[in-house]
Amino acid sequence: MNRKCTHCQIKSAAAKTLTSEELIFLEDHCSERVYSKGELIIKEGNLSTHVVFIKSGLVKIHMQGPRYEQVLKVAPAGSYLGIQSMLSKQTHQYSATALLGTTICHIDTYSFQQLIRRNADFANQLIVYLCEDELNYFRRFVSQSQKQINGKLAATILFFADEIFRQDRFELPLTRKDLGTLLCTTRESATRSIKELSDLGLIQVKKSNFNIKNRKLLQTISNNG
DNA sequence: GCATTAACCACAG
DNA sequence: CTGTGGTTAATGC
Repeated sequence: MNRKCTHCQIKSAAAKTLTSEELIFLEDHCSERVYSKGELIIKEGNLSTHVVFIKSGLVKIHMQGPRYEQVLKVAPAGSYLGIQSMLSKQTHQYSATALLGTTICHIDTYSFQQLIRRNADFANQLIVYLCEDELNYFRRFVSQSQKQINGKLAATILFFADEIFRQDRFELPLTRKDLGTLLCTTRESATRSIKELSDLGLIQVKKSNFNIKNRKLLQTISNNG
């Protein structure tokens, strides 16, 4: 078995609470694998046997709806996936696909639960993580419900620039269709909105290359919907 | 009525 | 897959 967890540079806040003994235990029940762009990491409906930790890369989380496949969010390195289906349901409730080359740690569900039972700080940090995650969904829900398309797009562009790439210039790893469903709209409206924000001089876009030109106004549009 | 917003559809590249 | 234009439906002056 690998001895990587102990020296892992991107431990989650939860994993940082583990003792060296527990880290060795984790290492023995965890396997790392690299996924290439476009590769399915979790498939909705499959039996949930492992919890997933994104060590590096970028992942989209998506779920089948009554009409089409909906992108729920984009998760960066440091995110856990599949915790929701660990305790209650036994099958995954959503899918996850690598948007870039992505390194994933699969942690055996039973072992993960053992760590939760054994280390209260670990459990506590996981709860903190899940709470923040849920609050983000609440914020996104309100935002998606009340903003117009340009506001949603502006918010999403800022999200990628600030939270994901930490640069005003980036390549969006989503198709227009995916972007559309992420914005809770259609691909046509997403395309139109990109054009409108471009025409206003707020962003510069060619193909999937986005460049923020007027962050201040973009922020205003994002805030006001 | 008239304007705005966004979905739906079809066709081109 | 993407961009565009026409059409349509809902909503608000």
